[in-house]
Amino acid sequence: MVRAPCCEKMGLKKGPWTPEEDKILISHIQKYGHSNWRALPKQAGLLRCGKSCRLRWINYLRPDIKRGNFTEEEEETIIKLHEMLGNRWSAIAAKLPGRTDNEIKNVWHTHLKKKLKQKQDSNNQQLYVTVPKCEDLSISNPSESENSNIPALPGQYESPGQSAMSPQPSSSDLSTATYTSGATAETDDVKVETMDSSEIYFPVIDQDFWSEAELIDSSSMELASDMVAASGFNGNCLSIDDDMDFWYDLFVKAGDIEELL
DNA sequence: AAAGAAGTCAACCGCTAGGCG
DNA sequence: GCGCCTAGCGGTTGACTTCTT
Repeated sequence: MVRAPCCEKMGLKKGPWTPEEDKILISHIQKYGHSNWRALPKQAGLLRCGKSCRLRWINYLRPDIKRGNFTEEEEETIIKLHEMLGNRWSAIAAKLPGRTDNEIKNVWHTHLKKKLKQKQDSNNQQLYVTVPKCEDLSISNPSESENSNIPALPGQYESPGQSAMSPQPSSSDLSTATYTSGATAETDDVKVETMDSSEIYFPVIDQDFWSEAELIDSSSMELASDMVAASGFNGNCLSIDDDMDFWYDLFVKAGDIEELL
């Protein structure tokens, strides 16, 4: 059984408050205070239940209430306090003068939860780079291709702890990575997928990129070719472990990694 | 310009703790 | 100890606004 709401059974008004009702409530509380919320609406001549009056006063009409957007500092405080206290909104509100539990609760659910999630995602994210699928590429197997001096990119690598906004991988991160092949290099930009499904697109990596990058010496090219040939780039996941350092080196030599990322 | 989706926020609901007889 | 009443709290709703398609 659901208990009938107090306002309904008394035939009292519900819904948004009018400016007139606000005026009446404010002036009554200023004159007589609010020692008894249940009795207050009757005394003030309001067709509202005490609970509704209390909420309206506490959340909106109180003179010490601070209206307007939350500052960065306030948001940070809420996040920290929420970490410590959980959903104890009134306890959190007590630490933020002029802010109500209701307001903090709303801000939490509308802004801060998202903000925090993004922050966590960027901390915990695993990075995925999608790269050329061998069968779609003329460079798919460099050893057989006229573009054999163009190494394919590492397919997909995971890099725990790297931020989507600053995904420059460290050598140690890369050393434990795996990769797979993905989109078509000649038609698609290289895509980095973050855990929250947001995506960053790298420029198309084509022959020009590699030649302009002045990165290719014969030995690293040989290694790249070997790796690509060994992988077959058939779309399957491929673990190359320490060889990821090689790819990283290539990017670094290209000198464009900052811009790319 | 219109319709639908998503975001925002005031207000409500129901539960609980504490005071009192 | 028990039951009633009230204030306070956290979760949820829904009206309104803003954004996107």
